[in-house]
Amino acid sequence: MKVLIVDDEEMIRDVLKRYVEFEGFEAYEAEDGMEAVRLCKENDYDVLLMDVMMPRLDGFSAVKEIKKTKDIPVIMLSARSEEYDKLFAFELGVDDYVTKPFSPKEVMARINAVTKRRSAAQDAGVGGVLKFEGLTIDQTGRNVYVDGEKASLTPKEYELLFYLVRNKGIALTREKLLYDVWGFDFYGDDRTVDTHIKMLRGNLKEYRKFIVTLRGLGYKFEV
Amino acid sequence: MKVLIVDDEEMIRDVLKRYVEFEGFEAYEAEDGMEAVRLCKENDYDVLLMDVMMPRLDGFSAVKEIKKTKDIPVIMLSARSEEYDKLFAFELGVDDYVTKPFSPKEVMARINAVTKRRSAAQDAGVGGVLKFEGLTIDQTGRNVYVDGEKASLTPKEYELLFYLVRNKGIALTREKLLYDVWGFDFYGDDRTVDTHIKMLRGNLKEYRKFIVTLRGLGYKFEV
DNA sequence: CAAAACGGTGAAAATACGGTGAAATTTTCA
DNA sequence: TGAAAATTTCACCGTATTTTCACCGTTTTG
Repeated sequence: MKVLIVDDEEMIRDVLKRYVEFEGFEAYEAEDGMEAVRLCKENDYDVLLMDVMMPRLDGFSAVKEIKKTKDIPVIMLSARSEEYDKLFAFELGVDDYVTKPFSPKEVMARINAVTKRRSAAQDAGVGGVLKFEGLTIDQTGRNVYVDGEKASLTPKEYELLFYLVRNKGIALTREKLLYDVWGFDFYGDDRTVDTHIKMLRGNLKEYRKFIVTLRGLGYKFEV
Repeated sequence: MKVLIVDDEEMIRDVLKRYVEFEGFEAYEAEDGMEAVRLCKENDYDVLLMDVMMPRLDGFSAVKEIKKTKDIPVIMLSARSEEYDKLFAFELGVDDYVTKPFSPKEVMARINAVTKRRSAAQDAGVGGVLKFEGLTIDQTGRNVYVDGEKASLTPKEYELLFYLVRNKGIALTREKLLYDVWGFDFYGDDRTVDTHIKMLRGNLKEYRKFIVTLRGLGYKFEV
C-alpha cells in the first residue's frame, strides 16, 4: 500500500510519514501540487494525502490534474480556518476531509476507511472497473480486457483510452488530448495522437468502434 | 438554482417547496401540466418535479411538450399504486422517479443527484444541448439529431448550423458567414455558402424550414 | 412584359484530412 | 551499457469534404 503525502511543511510530512509507516504502508512525499502531479504521472499510489494550501500548485488543482488520468482516493488536509466548497471537492472526487490540527490516529482511520471502501467496491465489481459491452477497463490493475482476454496496451495507450472513456460522449480536439494526456509541456506533432489512436484501435479489436473520428477536430469515445 | 414543482395537490407542493427552499434553492409552483408548459416557455428552470396524475394535462404529456424546446432534468412523482412504463419515461428524458409517499430527504437527494450530474457533464464539455422542436444540437458530443435520429453532418455543415443557431433570428449576409465560419482568410466564391446551405437543409429534413433565405442578403435561422 | 438579378441545384474538380507503415528517436530495464 | 520496448515523426495514399461553376426556374425591376 503506497501513500503519497503532499504538504509544503516538512514537519507535517514527517509526522504523517511516521504514522503511515507505522501502519505498515509505504510513504512517499511531495512538497507541492506540481511535484505531486509529476510523481503521480510516473508512479501509482493507493492513497493521496493532499494539503490544500501550497505554493506553486494548490491541492485542488493538483487533484483535478491527477484525476484526469488516475483514479486514486484522495484525502484532503486543510486548516480549520479555511472553509472550502465541499460540493466542489466532492465533484472533484475527494473522498474525505481532515482539518488541521489532526490527530495521526484520525488520519490513519480515514486512510483505512477509504482503502477499505475501495476494495469493498471492487469486490462488488462496482468501482474501478468500467465496462462497455465486451470491453472491460480495470483501473486498479490498469488492465484492459477485450472479450475477457487481456489486451496489452502500452502506458500511453492505456492513458489515452482512460482519458477518452472518462470523457465519453465528448468531442475532444487533438490539442486537448495532447494537453491533458501528454501534459501541458508537450510540444510535439498533432499526428502523434493519430498514431496512438491507431495502436489503441488495433488493440481494442472489434471495440475500435467506440473510438470515433471527428473529421477536422479530433476524436471521442462513444458507446 | 430554480426548481419548478408541478402537482395538483397544494399540500404536496407546500411540503416540497419548504424542503427545496431549505436547501437554498428557489421554488416555483404549477398546478397542472398545462401551467407547467406555459411557465417553462417563459422561464428557465434547472429541475422539474413533476407529478404524473394531474387534471387538464398529465405529467408525461407535459414533459413531452416541454422537452421539445428545453432540455431540463425531470424527476417524476407518482403514487405507488400507479405503475408506469419506465422505459417510456426514460425515452422521454425523465431523469429519475420518486414514488409517493416519499421522504423529502429522498427527493432532495434526487435533485442534488441530477443537478450534480448536469454540472459535471457541463464542466467536462463545452456547453449543453440546444433544442428546436425535433431538432437537437448537442455541442458536447458534436451531434445533431433530427427527430431523435442522428444526422451525419460534415464539419462545415455543423459549424455553419451552429453559427446560424448562435445568431438565431439575425439576418446574416454571405460575406459575414464566410468571414465568421470560413475565416477571414477565405477568398473564395460567395456561392460556396449556398451549396453548404443546400447540404445542410438536406440533412435537417423537415427542419430545413428553420433556415430561411433572405433574398438579396443571405440567410438566417428562425424558429 | 421583357430583361436582369438572384438563389437552388447537380456534377465535376480541387483539396484537405486522417489512416497507415516504416523509420528515427527516446525511454526502459536487465 | 546495450538490447528491447515504446514513443514520435513523417510522407504517401485513398477518400470524404469542400469549392467552383454552369444551368435553370423564380422573383424583382424598369
